[in-house]
Amino acid sequence: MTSRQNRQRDRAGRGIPEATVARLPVYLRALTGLQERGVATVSSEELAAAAGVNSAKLRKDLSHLGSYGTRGVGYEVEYLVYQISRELGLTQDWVVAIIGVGNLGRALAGYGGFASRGFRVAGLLDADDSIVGQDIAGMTVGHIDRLEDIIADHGVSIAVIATPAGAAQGVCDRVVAAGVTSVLNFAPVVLTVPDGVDVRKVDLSIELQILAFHEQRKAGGPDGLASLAGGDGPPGTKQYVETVVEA
Amino acid sequence: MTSRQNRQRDRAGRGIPEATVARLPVYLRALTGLQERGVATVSSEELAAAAGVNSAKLRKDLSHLGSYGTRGVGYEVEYLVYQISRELGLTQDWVVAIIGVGNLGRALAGYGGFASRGFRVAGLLDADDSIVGQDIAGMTVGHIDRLEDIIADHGVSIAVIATPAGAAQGVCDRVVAAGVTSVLNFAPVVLTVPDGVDVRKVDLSIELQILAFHEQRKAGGPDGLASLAGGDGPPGTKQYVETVVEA
DNA sequence: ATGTGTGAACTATTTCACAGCC
DNA sequence: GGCTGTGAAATAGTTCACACAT
Repeated sequence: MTSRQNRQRDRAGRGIPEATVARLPVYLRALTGLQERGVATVSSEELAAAAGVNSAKLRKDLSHLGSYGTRGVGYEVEYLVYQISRELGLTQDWVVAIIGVGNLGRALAGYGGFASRGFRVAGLLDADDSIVGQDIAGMTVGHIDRLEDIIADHGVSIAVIATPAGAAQGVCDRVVAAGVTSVLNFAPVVLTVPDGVDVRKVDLSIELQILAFHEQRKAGGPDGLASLAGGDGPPGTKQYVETVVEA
Repeated sequence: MTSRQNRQRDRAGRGIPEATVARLPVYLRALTGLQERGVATVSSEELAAAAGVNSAKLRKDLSHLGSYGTRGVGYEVEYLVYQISRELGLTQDWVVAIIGVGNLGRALAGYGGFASRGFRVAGLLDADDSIVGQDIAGMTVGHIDRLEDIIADHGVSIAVIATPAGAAQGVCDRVVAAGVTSVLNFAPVVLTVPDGVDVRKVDLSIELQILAFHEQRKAGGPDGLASLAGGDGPPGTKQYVETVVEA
């Protein structure tokens, strides 16, 4: 029953709605785009269009950070970039470790978006001896045995888990025991963590399934064939699907 | 003003809440896990624990599909797997094309979760001549010029965009023009699509920024240093951050 | 004039709590 | 006795519409 009281405190100022937090990075990206094109000022209408939301939502979101716009004018791009960055905690550096250096881990290691937003990769770790020692994106892959050392030595606060499904919970337990309190999980499993640790999940398979759901209700099947009549067809006639394993 | 009326129709039956749809794949994964371990029946409490939600939410979610449980007993695993699969449209095959075969595209091509859920990869396409012709995960990378042919010939209904940011909107326009109505976007840009096309976004950088936000409000900075006193510090004194590009 | 900031209305989602069926 | 299914209450999120600052 503890720690149900944090998150969402009083009114404007502290306690920014979760939905707003999830959009701030999008606004930030739109703003840096404008910044690069030399734009000094934007209206909520313009910025909202660039970020793919409506202007009322944008204004409401920004109002949670404070009054950083000018009525009748708009928002000063550079100032807003700074305010959002600060709110998101990007004015400080965050140290990241990537565990699991398969195809995905490699892709993550080479991802430019890390460094550009103040995320520093302190280590790439893997359990496979044929991968350990390889040079990836300018770093040498270390052995997973050194996990605790790396976390302690570099002050890692965010662990990115890109291992196979079966290894993820074990790795997660270790990083949490070593003091990490934020985990970004790419393995297709639900991780269990103690209170106070944040986990976010990125799951390709789930996204595809959500798309499939919506695709299904746009008239017809994948190719335009089948189910043209109104009904959904009674259950019990089709073969069961689902036979294969995870990872 | 059109097409504001679709999504969310009447009551139970058709019109499953979006939040529920997003969780069904998680339940499905938990259920297949149980199935592999030979479990025949689960209670909402057990399944909810495996899926990382609370049991009230699980029951409410499942109630949108129909009454597939037995009071006093629980849910029959195999039957529920089938019902959720059907609801998600996984009893039919979906044809996918992956555009952009860099590190990430390669990781996606090799991802086992595709085939195991009825998603068939019909093509890997790239614009880079040094990548075209390579064999990746048992497929030969084709040239992006053939995009329209591949989509038409194989009946692709879902496009996975894993190109650099700058190329994403152009590719998106082409796949949509070729008849694709679902897009999974890994490029860090907001894609603009016509009404009736679904886009879902997977964005590493955004996830990290959300974690950073929450990490920031757990006492102290990344390493426990800094910001120990109560205030947030007045703005205007710090240096602006944010200098680098996207990609 | 113009466009932000925000109460108020509306819609969606979660949680509670318990009637009803096995 | 145990567990589902679901109305009703509570909470979160979105959109409207306009007062007010520039």
